[in-house]
Amino acid sequence: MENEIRVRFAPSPTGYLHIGGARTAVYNWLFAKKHNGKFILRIEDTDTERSTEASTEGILDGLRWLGILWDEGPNLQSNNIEKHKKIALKLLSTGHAYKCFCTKEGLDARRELAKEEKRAYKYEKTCTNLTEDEIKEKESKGMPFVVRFKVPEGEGSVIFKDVVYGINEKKYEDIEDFVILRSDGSPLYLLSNAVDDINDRITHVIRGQDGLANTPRQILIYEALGITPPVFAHMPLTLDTKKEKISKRKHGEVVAVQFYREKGFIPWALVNFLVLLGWHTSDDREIFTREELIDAFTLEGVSKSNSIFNYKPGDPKFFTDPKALSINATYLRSMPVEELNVYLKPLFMNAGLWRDEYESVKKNWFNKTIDLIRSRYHTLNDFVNLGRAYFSDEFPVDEAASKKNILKHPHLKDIFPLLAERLGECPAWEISDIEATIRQFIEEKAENPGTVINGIRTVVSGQSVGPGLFELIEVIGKERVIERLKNTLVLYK
RNA sequence: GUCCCCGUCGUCUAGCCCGGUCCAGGACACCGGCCUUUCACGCCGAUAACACGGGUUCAAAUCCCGUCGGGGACGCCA
Repeated sequence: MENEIRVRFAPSPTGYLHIGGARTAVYNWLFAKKHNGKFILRIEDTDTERSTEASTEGILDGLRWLGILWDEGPNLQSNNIEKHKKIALKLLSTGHAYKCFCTKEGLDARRELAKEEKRAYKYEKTCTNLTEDEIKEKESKGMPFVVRFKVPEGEGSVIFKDVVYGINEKKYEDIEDFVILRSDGSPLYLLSNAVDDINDRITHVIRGQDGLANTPRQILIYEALGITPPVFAHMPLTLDTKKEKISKRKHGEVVAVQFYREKGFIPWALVNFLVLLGWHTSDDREIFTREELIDAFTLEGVSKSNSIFNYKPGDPKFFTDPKALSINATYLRSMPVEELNVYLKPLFMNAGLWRDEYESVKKNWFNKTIDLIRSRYHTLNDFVNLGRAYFSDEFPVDEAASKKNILKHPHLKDIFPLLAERLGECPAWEISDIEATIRQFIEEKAENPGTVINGIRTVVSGQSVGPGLFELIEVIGKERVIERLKNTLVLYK
């Protein structure tokens, strides 16, 4: 147990779970699984202004849907505030921190001035060397103060090795004495985060690259406390096609995990896509089962450069990154049908298409039908939208298909009812008999086979595209096919 | 402005550490073909990249320097 690997995902609940965060969670989770460690979920909710409970729920929901389950938590950071304060006070007593009476207004003004003069601003350390008496005096006057961490002075630097980015060195002189306790006594992120990591006995901090610059300061905290820092591994960021950080404000729903659930993604397909955004094996594999991924995953395979989420707003063909869609489609057409049905059932129920017999007497038919149509689909939703005609008598007829395959050939309305009758006499409802019957009919009527075949497809399925006609007819069923052919006339209006 | 990081096809990336096997490999997308009286799947093929400039070397995507480009961090946010 001493050497147990412990990692955490620590989002702040200020919005839904977005794909960048989800990817970080996935990397942590994979690392834990790979090393038989623990994956801890911590909600960093100390920013009461922006944190919401709905957001916390959304994050938990998103992770559950993805199948990224945590071993401990969710721990709310807000429950640990007293511990954070206690540590700050300890730092104060050991001389690693000091009280600073500088006002926020004064600081802001100086920062602003520095910015105008295009100078780097760094806290002047005005309060570093206040004497006991000076401090007492200010306190007795009721002057508010913050607690600042005292960065070591002199030539030294903080050096650490990031698993992804390698050796990092930051000179003490480039680090400002940062605030760890607000004037109201509440702790700040740099402190809280490090203290929680200590309390949770985190061994590996796997987080976004935006945390890289925080690391030296956090290491200073560890050192001041006499605790060995965890291993750090920073992940490259995911940017949009304009190379900007992805965010809900700019990109809307496409960057929300929830969006993919609504659009009919298989959760694992999304995980598979996400994990490839910044990580790769040396061989050519890109599709992984859960076990394969856990086995293949290493932090060393994470790349240093930021990756771009290839989403183009308004693209008529792809509503998200084409690769994500492609991976989803790959799963859709290659996973065992029974497994696929687990995802399909709730969708069918929602669409009013579900029948309990799909799991009993019509189970074989249902599986066969799903298998027949799935190679054409990209999302789970396609089954209930594009595939509606297979499961219901109420289905839309594609306008273009109707125009091209039906309206252009007015005589079809006369011959299809005859064909319906002929099919009714079909000895066995099997592909070979169906095909023979139809071909003979075409020959008798001296029809163009293409016209008839495409016409039937449109009448029977509402679409101009789909499986081979005879398979289609077999699967849709005798009764329905005859009914639809007889009603061809209704399409001419 | 200061500090740090990154830079291979449109996108995700392999290769870079340990120079030659790389006139740079795979995947997605795009284009063409085969299959198919539809569409998709499948199969085959095509287009497409080492940011730029110097240097080191017999030889550089790989090593060094510089330039440019992109990103991140610089809060009493997390």
